Amino acid sequence: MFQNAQVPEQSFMNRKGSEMSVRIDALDRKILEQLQRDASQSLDDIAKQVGSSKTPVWNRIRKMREAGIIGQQTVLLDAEALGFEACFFVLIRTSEHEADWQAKFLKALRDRPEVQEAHRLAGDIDYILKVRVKNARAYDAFYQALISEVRVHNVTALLSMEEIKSTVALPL
Amino acid sequence: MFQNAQVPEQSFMNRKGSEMSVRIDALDRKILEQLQRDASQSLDDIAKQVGSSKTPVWNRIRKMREAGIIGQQTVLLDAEALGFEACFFVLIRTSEHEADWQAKFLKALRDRPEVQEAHRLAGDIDYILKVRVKNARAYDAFYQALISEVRVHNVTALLSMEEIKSTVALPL
DNA sequence: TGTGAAAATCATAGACG
DNA sequence: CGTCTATGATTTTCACA
Repeated sequence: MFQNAQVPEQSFMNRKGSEMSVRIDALDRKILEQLQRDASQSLDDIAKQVGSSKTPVWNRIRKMREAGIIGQQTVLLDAEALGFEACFFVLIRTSEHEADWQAKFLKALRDRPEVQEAHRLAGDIDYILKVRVKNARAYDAFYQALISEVRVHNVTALLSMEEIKSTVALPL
Repeated sequence: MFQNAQVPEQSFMNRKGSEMSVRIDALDRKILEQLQRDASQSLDDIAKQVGSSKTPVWNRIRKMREAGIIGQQTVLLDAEALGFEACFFVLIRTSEHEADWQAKFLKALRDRPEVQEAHRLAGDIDYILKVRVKNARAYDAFYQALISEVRVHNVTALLSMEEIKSTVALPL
């Protein structure tokens, strides 16, 4: 049993940057691990697994949801089974760094559902994208559409042959 | 209403490669979209949203689960709020391509929880990793550990400055 | 804060048209 | 196959220690 074992270890602001801060203790972390592993478990099961009981676990989950620590609850689909057989990592260099170019570029990425990830990078290469499409032709269509919308200096596409590992879990 | 609107569009084998094939129709696709968007919805809500009713939706979900199309149910956590402030994409070139080197390398990646993604690539660069860590020092520790375990020819780390977009949803 | 119970909702199964 | 009904689980709330 874990009666009141809070060792304050970390605090942070929520998304709105408000004063509200939430501390994450060892029990919270165990709960998060369980939720990451299987979000369909019942509260009772989670409580058992983390050595606590229903109500405290429920209150902590609610708090972490409100604080934005716990976000979307989703389901992972088998991409290949659904016909998404190509995955590209796209390295982008640009010479344009004005604000309105960047805004246009970001909007283009956010609007395209085949872009699963987009990061602005430090250094030589400016952006990296992860693009999941049905096949190479669909990638080409994406690529042509992108470069017709925004000017980019240099694009390198890396084609994934095999997904060795894929997880959304953080190593808490 | 969607009475029996099955337009067969796709079939595939399940994970064990058995004969069992499942066809995905427009209704299945809508259900998957809803589950991706919010897996905590009740069956009734999903049924309403896709224009069907409880039992058919439930049967389809069960079938797709059994077929492995629907996998893990999980929760997305706010990485920054939990202190994971650094994200690297790591490009790896190697000169070694023997089977046992590869097995060792794969095991090393699968054993390290900071590796969220690992792909074997076509072309010039052999592998790409996505590594999520608390800070640059933690990345260095990861890097040193990795190169001491397996020999690699060339490693380039790309540091993410900003996560512009991140989704696990497939564009069904 | 944790416990236990009450109330409301939901998932799951099965009979029927 | 879809509709409807039933019944156990589960979530969510709340009074009390």
